[in-house]
Order: sequence, then structure tokens, then C-alpha cells
Amino acid sequence: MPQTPEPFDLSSYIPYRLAVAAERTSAALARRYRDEFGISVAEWRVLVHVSDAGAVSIRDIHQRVHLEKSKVSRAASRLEEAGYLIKEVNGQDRRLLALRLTDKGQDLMAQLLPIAQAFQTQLKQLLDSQLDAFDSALQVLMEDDL
Amino acid sequence: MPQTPEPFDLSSYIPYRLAVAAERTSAALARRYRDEFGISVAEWRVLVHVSDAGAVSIRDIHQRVHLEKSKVSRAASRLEEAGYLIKEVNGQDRRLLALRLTDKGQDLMAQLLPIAQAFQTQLKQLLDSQLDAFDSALQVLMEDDL
DNA sequence: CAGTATTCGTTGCACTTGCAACGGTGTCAA
DNA sequence: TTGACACCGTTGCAAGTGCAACGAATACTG
Repeated sequence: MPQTPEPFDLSSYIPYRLAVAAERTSAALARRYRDEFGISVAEWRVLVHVSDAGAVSIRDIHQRVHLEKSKVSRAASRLEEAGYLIKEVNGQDRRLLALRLTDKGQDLMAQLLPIAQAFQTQLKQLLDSQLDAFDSALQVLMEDDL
Repeated sequence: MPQTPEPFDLSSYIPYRLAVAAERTSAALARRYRDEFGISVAEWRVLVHVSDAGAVSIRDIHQRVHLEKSKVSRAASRLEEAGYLIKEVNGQDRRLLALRLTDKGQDLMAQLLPIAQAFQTQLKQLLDSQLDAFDSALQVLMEDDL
């Protein structure tokens, strides 16, 4: 009896669905600020963390926003070159950097944050009644061993 | 009155949470077959679609599995070089290719599919009661305009 | 102390990625 | 038929990526 391989439906496969949803969401967000501000996703994450945690090291960002440290390093360099932040060496531990937004960087965030907030609001409205379950499902996927 | 910029919590931001969850999930899946079989995510998606849709073109795959056509083209070339599939020109329209699995490719899928199925089962168990809401939330994010 | 091990951020390297442009093929209307 | 146009898959190129290795700074250990 020839064994037909069990059919496999990619469109119902959770890792695939997640990847597509994440990509669409990130792309939709990036569209809202990439052209106008020239900020990539990695740079955006760095900016957010520097913006609300003050003087942070590359390592801090690496650990808290799920970015490779080399990616953080290069994103920070691009942001520094663009004048959005400065790198100082930490006086306590001179291996560490202390990244801080410049005034220009704060201006940038003042423009970006409302855009980001509006998008979050839009997404919440779209998800509506599924939002809570969706959020706790994401929590599981972000924290549990897979 | 100095205006403190509204705080922005990245860890509750949906695009960020989705990106992290998707990355972890894809990485967990890739761990299960990358080392042993040397298959990337793009190659995996191409394989799945060729495996269950028979003779397909690059464009078909591009449209159905959310991959850039250049990415599909290069993934298909790697798979061809590894002996997992062959490219023929479509007789009806010689602009199109018809990709088909070789016997070696079918053997590969016979090994990969159970791994993939087991992972899906594991994820469903993890998500458990949130699964239905999670799935319909993903559906919204995959289909609606963002 | 001295000497080793560890941590931090950067960088070299090979590889991947996205995008635009290309040659080859098919379509359609004049 | 021919010419303009559209579509398919590939590829060149610049930019981004992950990983390992590096120098500099610090921590640890005897």
C-alpha cells in the first residue's frame, strides 16, 4: 500500500502564521517611519530603550530588546552618526558605554512615539475581543522553553 | 510645565512581542532540523509547498508562502544543488519553472514532516485554552490592512 | 600583588537580504 | 506580422546579518 505522506498545511502552521503576522506588523510600522525618518527596526528598538532608560550600555540593550550585541553596536553607531545619540564611556566601569539621546534624538522620539502609540491603538482595536488571549499566548511564546 | 514624554513600554508593544515570539518559534523549529539537515526557513517553506502542491513555479511559491521571489529563487537553487528538487521549464509557458521533489527530496520531507507536526502539537499544548483566540488574532494580522 | 579568566564593545568575514534591472518569453492590439 | 507591453526567474550590488575573534578593561584567585 503506497503511503501518501500526511498532508501538511503551511497556512495553519503556527510558526509560519506567527512569522507572517510579525513581518506584516513590523513592515506596517516601519512604513510609518522609515521613509520619513530613515529609522530601521533595530534602530527603533535602540532608540526606545535609550529614550526611556536613560544612560544604558550596549549590553543592557542587547539583553532587554532581543537584539544581537553586534546589531545593537552597529545600530547605535548609525544613530550616533546621524546625531540622535552620543556614546560616552561609563566612569564606573570603563568597559561599558553610556548611551544618551541628544536633543535631536529627543525631538525624533517626540515624533516617533505618537506614531507608535497610534499603531498600537489600531492593532488593539483590530484584535478587540481576542486581545487578552492573544497577549497571554504571546507571553507564553516569549518566555517558555520551546 | 516641562512635558515628560509619555513612557513607552516596548515589552508590551504588540509589534515587538510578535517579532520576539515569531523569532523564538522559528529558531526553535530551525534548531530541530538545521543542524541535522542543513535546511533554512526559506528552504523549508519552499520544500513544503513543492511537496504538497506538486509542480509549482517560483512565482507560485512566492505568492503562497510570503517569500520574496529572489529568496525563493535562491532557496530553490540551493535545494536543487543539494539534490532535493529539480527545476524543469514549464512546457505550456516557458517563462515558468516547474519544481518537483526528487526521491531524495521526498525522503527528506518524510523525515522533516513528523518533526514539524510534533512541534505544532507542542505549541498547541502550550497555548491550550488561548489557542482559538490566538489563531483568529493571527488571522486578522495576516489578512487585514495594517 | 601577579597572573588568569571574564566581560564589554567592535570588527573581519562570509553569507544573506531586498531591490532594481536584465534577458528571455508570452500577450495583445494595430 | 510586428511592435509595444507585461511577466518570469535570475543576478549584481549595496547594505545588513550572525558568528567568532579581538583588544581593552575589570574581576577573580592563589
